Amino acid sequence: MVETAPTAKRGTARERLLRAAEELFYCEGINTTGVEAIAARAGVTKATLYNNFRSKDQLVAEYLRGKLEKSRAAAHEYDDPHAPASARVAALFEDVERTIEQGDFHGCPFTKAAVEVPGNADAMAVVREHYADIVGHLTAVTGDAASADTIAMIYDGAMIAAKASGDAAPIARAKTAAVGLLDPR
Amino acid sequence: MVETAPTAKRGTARERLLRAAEELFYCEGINTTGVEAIAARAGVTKATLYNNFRSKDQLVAEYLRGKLEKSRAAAHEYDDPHAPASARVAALFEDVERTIEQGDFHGCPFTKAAVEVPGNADAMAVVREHYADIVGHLTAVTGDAASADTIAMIYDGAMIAAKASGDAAPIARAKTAAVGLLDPR
DNA sequence: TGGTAAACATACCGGTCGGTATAGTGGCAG
DNA sequence: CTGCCACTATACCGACCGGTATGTTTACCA
Repeated sequence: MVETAPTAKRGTARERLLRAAEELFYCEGINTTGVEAIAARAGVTKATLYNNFRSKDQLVAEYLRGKLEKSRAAAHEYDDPHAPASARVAALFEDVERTIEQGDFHGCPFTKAAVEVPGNADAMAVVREHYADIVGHLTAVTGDAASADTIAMIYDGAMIAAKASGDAAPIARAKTAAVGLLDPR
Repeated sequence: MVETAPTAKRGTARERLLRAAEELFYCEGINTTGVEAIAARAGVTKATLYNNFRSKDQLVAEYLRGKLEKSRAAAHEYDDPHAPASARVAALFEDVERTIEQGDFHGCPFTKAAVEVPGNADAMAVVREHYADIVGHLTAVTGDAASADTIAMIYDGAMIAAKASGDAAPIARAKTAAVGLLDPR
């Protein structure tokens, strides 16, 4: 509908396409975003999009992989391996809180993809990879796989609640609950 | 695509449309199901659909309301107000486990709707109503609003994990974790 | 029996979808 | 200078989208 000003024209066509795809898929939804809109936002034609990606499905999978790498990079930044477990668990939630405060939170991209394109096998593989990431990280932090699994579920549930209510409060409550799970005593 | 055998022709056109909408919206997705397919499955024409519903958006909202009422009815069935809190919390998860065993689990319809049609205000209102239901029920059961909130998040997170992994195991783990939250001692 | 309302079948509307084809253009490397 | 390749622009494909308009048939009820 709205032509949406193209993002900065830096980088190769491929990079711009992936950046445009991320913005549109994440903010507007995957099924509701057409390839035409992505190409336009990248300042590129549809033909160029199909020169760089086999299909929309592949573009979706690569968008998700980019999100996965970004979340890994972010974890490296905010996680302090020398901090106590409670602080490290809290950091996971505080990262989401910061995102919400900045106003660019639109729910968990992996949960959304699992709902929107469950038939895209490549995309679903990335979704599972992300879940394994979170549980793995939390297992390393807490030293307890069962706690890690529970906290991961709280984490996902909190993001849904935050999205549905349009409020950051669920994240704060989830953080408290998750930290409370550690060393019940 | 596939013409899908029409469901039993019992009831009024409106009832059949809602039943068809539930099956298709829930199993195939909301945005990926066209009004034509719903009408066909109900054994009815598109004109009849629009005689009974103002728009697709309204049909979506009414489908969700139906799901809400069904989940309330189910809760009335499986919940025993005289049972101990742990059993009542467990019952919530065991209901999901039964659904998965029967093979007709496709994720939480409310979470899915929040992702697929966040712009449908009527639908989103039902989503929030459902969340309030769950938290309210759990608050009554546990006598503790904070625990109720945490368990609700575990509940939602577990359904995502179950959907993404195609496995009922996350629900069982979530049940254990939720029950473990009660009277930590 | 006659009237009414609902559901019928069909066709159409403008728009968008993912994807392809064709032809031309610019810059860079040999 | 030339050949090549990524890119451009544009137009098209068949399919489907949500929604509307038409006239006909069916069934029930006064």
